[in-house]
Amino acid sequence: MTKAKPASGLRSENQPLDAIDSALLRALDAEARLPLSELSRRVGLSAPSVAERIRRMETSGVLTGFTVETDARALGYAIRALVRIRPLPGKMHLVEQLIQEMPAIVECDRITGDDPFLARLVARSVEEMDKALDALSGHAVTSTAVIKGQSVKRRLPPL
Amino acid sequence: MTKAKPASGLRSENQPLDAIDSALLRALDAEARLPLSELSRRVGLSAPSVAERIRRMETSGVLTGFTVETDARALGYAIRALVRIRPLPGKMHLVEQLIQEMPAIVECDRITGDDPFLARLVARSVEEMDKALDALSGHAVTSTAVIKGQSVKRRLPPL
DNA sequence: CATGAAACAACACTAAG
DNA sequence: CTTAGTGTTGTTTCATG
Repeated sequence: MTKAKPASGLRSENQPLDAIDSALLRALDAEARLPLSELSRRVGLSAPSVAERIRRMETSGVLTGFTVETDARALGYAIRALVRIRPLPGKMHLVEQLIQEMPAIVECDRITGDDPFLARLVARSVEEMDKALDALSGHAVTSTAVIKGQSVKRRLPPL
Repeated sequence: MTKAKPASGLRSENQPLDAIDSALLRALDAEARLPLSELSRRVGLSAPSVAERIRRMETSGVLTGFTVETDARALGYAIRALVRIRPLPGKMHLVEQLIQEMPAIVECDRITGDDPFLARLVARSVEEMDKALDALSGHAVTSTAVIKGQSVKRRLPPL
């Protein structure tokens, strides 16, 4: 036996995450396609155990999916912007529908405050951006801030 | 010896993706751990071809990584918020450093406009959120909007 | 009850066409 | 880009502390 790690035995089932789950989550966050065999080496567990832990995190709703990160610029979208959207009176629902149908909007949160929506938008040019936002004219007031860069890349919250 | 392939054997990095690359990207966006064999079935190509296409998209910078999506709520973070941050005069760089060191901030863009930063923050409670933002007090003015929900889940731009 | 070990099936990779 | 051959990986079943 090379590994004498104690694994102090039991792990409560409903507990958010133990140290091993956290390590798995961080490893998968960095490289979601890591094979179970590699993951099992890193955390000192067998592959079936790792597979079961991942499945459990999916079932419990902690891990909601595996996805890819793409570079909008490399896809031809030179402009990324954050747009605050304030629907005109009575147009809240219509505006939300329009937002959902705008392919240029790649993400949108409903938030508290004067502007109910904050959307992330991509465009190949400023002209295309303006044209996309025209879909909302007459229904909402928008405030656009162009993204100049990223100070913090998307990362996991503390585990 | 084989003859060279047609002149277009190599895709330019500025050129849009072809239909197969787009399909692969969409499939991986939905389920990043899909086996190459399954991907190859879906797009009607052999597995090695699919592997090469994915590698090429990574090399060209279109596909920047494979990662997981987690649910902050399931991790115990009941509060998500968007925080606009305006550093006090002369404190721009200090504030950016502080932001990067705050674990509660899971993403932050540098943007045009009055508030140079827009950060996404998670917290287990409003008290914890306020405490996290205290790290910036004296160095920046912040405006916080709590996230009530998502109108558009993160999705790929048109391909 | 969670983990580990061995069996089998599925998969990824390389080479060659 | 495809097909074939080889090694690796994932998964299932079963036994154990």
